[in-house]
Amino acid sequence: MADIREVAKRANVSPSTVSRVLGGTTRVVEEKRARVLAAIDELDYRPNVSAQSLKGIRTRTIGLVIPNVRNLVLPAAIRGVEDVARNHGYAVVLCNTDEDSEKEQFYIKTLKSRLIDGFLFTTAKINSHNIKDLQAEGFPVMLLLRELDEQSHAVVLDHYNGAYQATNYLLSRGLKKIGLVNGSLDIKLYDERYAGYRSALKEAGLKVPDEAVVHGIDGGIEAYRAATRILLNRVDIDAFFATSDDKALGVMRAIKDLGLSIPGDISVIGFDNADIALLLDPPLTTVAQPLYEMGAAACQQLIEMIEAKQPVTPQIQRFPAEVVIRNSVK
Amino acid sequence: MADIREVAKRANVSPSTVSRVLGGTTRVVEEKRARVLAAIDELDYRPNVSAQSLKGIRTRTIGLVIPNVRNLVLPAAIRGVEDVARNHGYAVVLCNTDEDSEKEQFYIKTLKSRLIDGFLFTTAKINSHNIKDLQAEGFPVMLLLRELDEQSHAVVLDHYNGAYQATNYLLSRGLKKIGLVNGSLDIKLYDERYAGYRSALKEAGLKVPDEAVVHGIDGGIEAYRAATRILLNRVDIDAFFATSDDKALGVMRAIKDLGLSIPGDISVIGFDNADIALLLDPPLTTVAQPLYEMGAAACQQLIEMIEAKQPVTPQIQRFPAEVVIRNSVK
DNA sequence: ATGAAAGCGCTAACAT
DNA sequence: ATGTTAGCGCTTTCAT
Repeated sequence: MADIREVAKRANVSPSTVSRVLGGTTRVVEEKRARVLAAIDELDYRPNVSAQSLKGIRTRTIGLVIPNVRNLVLPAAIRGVEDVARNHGYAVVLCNTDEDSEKEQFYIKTLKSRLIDGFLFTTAKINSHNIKDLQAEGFPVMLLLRELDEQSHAVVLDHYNGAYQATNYLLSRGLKKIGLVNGSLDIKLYDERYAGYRSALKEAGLKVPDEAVVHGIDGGIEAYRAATRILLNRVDIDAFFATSDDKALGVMRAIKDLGLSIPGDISVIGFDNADIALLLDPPLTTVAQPLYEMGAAACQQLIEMIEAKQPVTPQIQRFPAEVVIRNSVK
Repeated sequence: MADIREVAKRANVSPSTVSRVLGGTTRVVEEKRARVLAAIDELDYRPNVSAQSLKGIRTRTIGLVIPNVRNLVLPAAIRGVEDVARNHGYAVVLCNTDEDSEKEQFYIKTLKSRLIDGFLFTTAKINSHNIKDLQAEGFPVMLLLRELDEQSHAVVLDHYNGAYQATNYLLSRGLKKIGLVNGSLDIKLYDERYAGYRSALKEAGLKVPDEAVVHGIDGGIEAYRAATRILLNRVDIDAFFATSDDKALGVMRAIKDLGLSIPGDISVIGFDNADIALLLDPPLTTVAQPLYEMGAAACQQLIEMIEAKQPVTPQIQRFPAEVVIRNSVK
């Protein structure tokens, strides 16, 4: 590809003038400006990002660190990130870490040597060390779908309220004996969802049916086993609140395998509103996370941080959850 | 981060020696070599990729151009790409184009100015122009899940045989009246799947039930409508072959909505073996594409092309399809 | 085998 | 307002 000197020669100006036209910082006389633009166009010139970055210019590249693309909810969020990145001329490097600290470290290293402008983390487990280091070195860092502390920028859902709404919706349908299939309480968002569930129950004057509450469930298969066990123990239940759609999937399978019907015998409500929720049988009533929008918002803020002259004060954007009513609740 | 001169100073050698140790091309006396390595370690030094690329060195970055991450099958393939990329020290830039030529062009431009080492395309529609241009400029280009022509490297499935196997499996279960819900025949893979279906039928001495064959279907909703129409027309059918899992999803919903059972009344076989296929009700019998492995193979070959001294002769790797038997076929 | 020096393509400080 | 020049961090001749 043509370099800046060829453009300069063609436009009959100096390379610096070409650079100035591109940067838009200094004024260039209109006539020359036009000649430069024409030359750029004719030669299909694009500045070499490596050379620019060597001068301390942004690379317009961000690193998106996630546990695994192969997941029910992340693709929607990724797409949100990607779309706003593209609209700002940024590229995104995708990094799957499987929540593995070593892979995460590998990526941070490679990305740093690639002079990435900023990082976006969507890991569920708290590995604050890497993130804190990055922040200390002055890298813009955003957290998406998770939060760390008040010192870190994040875009998250109001999990408490989401779970509160879900439970209340079940209650409003006359369902009072609500089992809970929840993730690990060590993960903040599951702890919050648990709290929302308890609050709603408490307000309704109901107590938590401990025999039908299980935590630490990861994925559909574990959820299947947990729900089966509860059902086999003849615990009296008329609904399950699964705190993620993949757990809901397992719970639904368990109910059906026992010859019970949804929502006839037992209602199910999920959490996430993954793309597949409406494809299930019956279509799953669930708490929607605006995943695409949250990804977009996180990327937007990251880019603002990157382009800001001085450090932006940390801010946690909390998105509202919303119950999406379909057919899995009576 | 520390630069090469700091490392040199600490190891008491010249920057060139440090560079030589890193490059591994020239011999460096063992003692100095050890000192350099120690200094690199102590300072946590990583060479600046921008500076290297300015010298014509690989950036170890590849561009992965896909229609949309938010898709049933792509995440598995992406993961395959990513894993082998990481194992070779490469990073991957993810680009969603929605099959939109303009977005594709945007990405090609930005990626080129970022001095990417090579491209991986997973677009379904044939936009050969961009790809041909890239090849002409000498960029290594791989095609994944699609193919262009004999001049292009590609990793694809043996679609013909996959459809042939699917149809034969149905036949082996005593199902003779097999409807087909297919994608656009303009897309090569759907044309091939159609051919496999016809061959199996022909060999069995059966003719294609034209009233139960529909092409040009894109996505679950269109499949739902098509299957509903066929069923409502009282076409005598005992199975549907849906040529993608998302189409199978729509077909299943249509069958159930009409009060029919799967596989009791009508059997369904899909294509892809998307991650969700086993979560459906009933779990979907389908033709597996080894998506992860294909992604991995494509990335592997792309990296080989990048690191080869001279151009590699084009090669099309065709992966075998396999019927995964679950419960949606009688 | 190793160091000195040039230069990859660009931007910004400096000079005019 | 624009051109000249130095230098970002690195690799690679070239010289020793």
